[in-house]
Amino acid sequence: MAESMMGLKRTCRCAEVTEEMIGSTVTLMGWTQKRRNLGSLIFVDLRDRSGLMQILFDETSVGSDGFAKAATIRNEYVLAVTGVVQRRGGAVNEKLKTGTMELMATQLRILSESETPPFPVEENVQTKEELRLKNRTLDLRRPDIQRNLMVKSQVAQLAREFMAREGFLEIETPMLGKSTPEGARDYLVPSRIYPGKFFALPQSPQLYKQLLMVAGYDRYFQLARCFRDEDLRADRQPEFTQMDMELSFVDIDDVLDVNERLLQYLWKEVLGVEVQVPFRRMKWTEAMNRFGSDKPDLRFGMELVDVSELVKDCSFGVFANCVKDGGSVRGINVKGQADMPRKKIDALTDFVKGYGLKGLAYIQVKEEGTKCSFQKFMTPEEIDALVAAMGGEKGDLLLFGADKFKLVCETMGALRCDLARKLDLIDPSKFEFLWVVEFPQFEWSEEEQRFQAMHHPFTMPMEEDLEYLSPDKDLSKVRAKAYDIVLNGCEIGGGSVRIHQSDIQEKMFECLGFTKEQAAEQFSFLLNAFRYGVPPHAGLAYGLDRVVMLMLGLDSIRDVIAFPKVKDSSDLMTQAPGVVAQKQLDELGIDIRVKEE
RNA sequence: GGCCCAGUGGCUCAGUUGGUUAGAGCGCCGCCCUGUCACGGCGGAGGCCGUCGGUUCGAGUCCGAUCUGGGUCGCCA
Repeated sequence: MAESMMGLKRTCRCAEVTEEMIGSTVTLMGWTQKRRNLGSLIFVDLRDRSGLMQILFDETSVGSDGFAKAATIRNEYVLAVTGVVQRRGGAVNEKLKTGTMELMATQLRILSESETPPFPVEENVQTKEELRLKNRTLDLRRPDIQRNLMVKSQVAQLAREFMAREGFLEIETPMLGKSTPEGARDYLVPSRIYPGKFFALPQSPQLYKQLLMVAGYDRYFQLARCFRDEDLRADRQPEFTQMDMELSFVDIDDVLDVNERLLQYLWKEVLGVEVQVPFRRMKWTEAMNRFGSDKPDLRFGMELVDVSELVKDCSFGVFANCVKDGGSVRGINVKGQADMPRKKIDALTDFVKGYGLKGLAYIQVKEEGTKCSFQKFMTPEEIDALVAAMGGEKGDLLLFGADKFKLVCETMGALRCDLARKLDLIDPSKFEFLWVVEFPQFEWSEEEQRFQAMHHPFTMPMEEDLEYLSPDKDLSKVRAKAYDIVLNGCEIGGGSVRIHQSDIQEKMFECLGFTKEQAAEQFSFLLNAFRYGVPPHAGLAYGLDRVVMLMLGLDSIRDVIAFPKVKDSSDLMTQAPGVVAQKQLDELGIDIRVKEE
């Protein structure tokens, strides 16, 4: 039966008991991790978020009633135990912070009983995630998840402190805003007052923070909840948190500088790791060319090699025609893997096909000679030249893709990362920070058949490219004053210098195919504000969840979010989203049309 | 929307070319045990093999569909 804690007060957490407290009386409260009943002695490991403390129940100390009660304790029972801290009579447990001590109980209260949990509450459980998420409160008791959320809290705390010291103001922006069709799909919130009209939850506080700059708040910072109604990934949730900032009267270097110091500070305080600043910077084109990614993982080599020039006139049609059609042929050198079995190479071929590449050509530089998947189409001299261009030595496996520039780069870049993981080429203790800069301003959308803003429509183009900012010029030549912060092949944040001159902003809308009316309709609040004096400004936003995930070396963003959504954006624990009462729909003027099969 | 992986006692898994009564470890329940900490000893309970359909004399195993979860491509200004 559950007992009251009346009259008892917890004196400290379980693992906060120290050797200085030996001999003194303390009261601990927590969950039963484990009981070991030896007949006349009962041991209980009591757990709270600080860790474990062994409790000893002995009839002479806790009394016969107390001892009988202790015998009924099961896993996850919530206990209040008063007793005397003492040195352990038996062996020391090296694995516990409190392993030299135990609490000799004088009083026990069972504050709450527990059913047998559906899975063990312990670190590194192998339990299926589905079960964990359905019983998330139990899952959240596990020490590793507790550590993750405590680190996240610490990061938030340190970031606030750092930003305040740097003169940033923390200002909230609305959750209920206006839907903008560009970018990710919005989560919509129906308006009761205006049936048929909708608010949108923010994808980011982008426009509001720019307005704050116009309003003179100089340096803004916010831990902002953001929402995007798009499909999930291991590192992507529909609901996430940004560490968001914006600064006035600055250019790129000012933003990068304060952020390098922020990250350096976080890594030092949280992990004790010294991060060297300034970080490397790499232009977008270089990143794409060398690594096939706008977020290259610099913890290993295996860079892409452009062999287009070399093969443009060769007799292998796949390569030659690809180059003739304006495409690119790129290879990677997988050191020491010449003997990779055919089956594995076929699996790599399937991998690249998933990205839309038609196939994967290979050369195995073996001891006994070179074996090549396109041997009969090329002369031995041509093959030798290709091996030389790839820096191929005996024992190497050379893999080639041929297609349009973007596709072949991205695919070979993905293959590079996949191979590095499989071949264990990555040092997990490394933190490789990188700024990727000089992104293209525009990106061609096949779906829409028009140029779209790669970052967003308020990103300032590089001054030297302004001459191309016109619908009748080559928009692909315009580079943006945009930057991403990349860590270990993962984009943890991004930002840009914003347009603060209305003539450039107008040009920008024009290039994106907006009419003056469309631009005014969607962004009038911004454009109006811009009529009354705009400071040059720039900013950046991190995905806080991703930052913490990478700090802790985790593979899943769900492990740093207390109540995450699953793949189809639903919540296994609450069963959200759910149906609502007809009355609620009526108030909102909403009819549901059920999709026919 | 496409592709790939997984689903067998509470948990994690094994289950051979399709062949009697589906196994193990942990957990759970009962009894015993004064120094355990992966406590130990003895005994016990617990399974619609995700679901539906098909092939077959016979299906956990083969085929099809479907559900659930994971990864990924598209998507994510």
